[in-house]
Amino acid sequence: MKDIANIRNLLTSAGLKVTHQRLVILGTVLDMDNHPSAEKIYNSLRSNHPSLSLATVYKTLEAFVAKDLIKRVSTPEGYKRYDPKLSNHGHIYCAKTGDIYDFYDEELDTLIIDFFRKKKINNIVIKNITVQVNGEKVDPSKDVTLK
Amino acid sequence: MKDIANIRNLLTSAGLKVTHQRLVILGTVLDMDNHPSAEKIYNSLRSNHPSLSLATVYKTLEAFVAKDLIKRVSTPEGYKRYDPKLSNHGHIYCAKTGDIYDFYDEELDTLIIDFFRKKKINNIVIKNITVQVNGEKVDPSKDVTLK
DNA sequence: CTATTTGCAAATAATTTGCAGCTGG
DNA sequence: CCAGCTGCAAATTATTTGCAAATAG
Repeated sequence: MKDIANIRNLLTSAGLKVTHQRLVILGTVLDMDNHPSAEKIYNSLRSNHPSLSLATVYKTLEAFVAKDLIKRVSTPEGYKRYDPKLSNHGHIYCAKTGDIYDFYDEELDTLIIDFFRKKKINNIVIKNITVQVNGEKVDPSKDVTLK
Repeated sequence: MKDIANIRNLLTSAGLKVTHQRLVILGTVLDMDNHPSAEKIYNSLRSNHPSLSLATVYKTLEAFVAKDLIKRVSTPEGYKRYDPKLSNHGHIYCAKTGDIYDFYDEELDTLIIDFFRKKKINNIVIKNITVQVNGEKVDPSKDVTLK
């Protein structure tokens, strides 16, 4: 699914010129499931693409966000991270390690959507609703698991 | 409720030395309901307290957060804002204006708490759970209202 | 061709820090 | 007193920007 033709297609459909850098960056982000920062993404591709610059990574990621190819999430500390998962989901954030875990539950999702449908919010166009769980891992070397 | 004796008491109970600066800063934040940035807080007190420095505002706010006297919330853009409301509540964020509105609904709160009680999360101590609604105001000069 | 995009280095903006002097308990 | 706080200026960090060269369509 994430072959180069597909990525190329994603870019084209978004109305972005298909450049070598964009293919590399989008391919990289889509393969990372740990909500990487721009720097992390840069580091994981620089060995194979030494000439690709950090500034381009920053610019390109924001371009992707603007075109809804990926999402941006900011940590409670205020750093930007990127998320290739477009479907609605919540985040569990560990202040100790900075790790972000996804969670999704259909039931909870429905509850919240229903809630905001009943309750009417005036004067705002909602783009998304996120549930963020903040805490600290007990064992920082292990992952957080649900259920 | 927010007289100086009370603020003094909040600081003492938190184990912080009662200084002139802390009284001023805490008093100011507790009076602001628009989730101000450190800079905003600094600006709203500098006319009356010209010698109080911005660095002290930054340090002091983080000290308050560490002692749970106030909360810190970061915008999707990654800026830090401070929130004097300690009770559990959600945020509606406008990307156009940067305004943050609070919302709270007992029912929704219960739903979410119940959900995470049923579902067990392993390896993390939850500090708080927030629902964040992101969107763009239709009329930026007007407020967002609920129901 | 030509409007975009890239890479580089320099600029910015928010926040933090080092440290000497001040101050509250 | 003296540990902890403050103010100042300088440092840091993430991110952005200006601009000339490269490139996609």
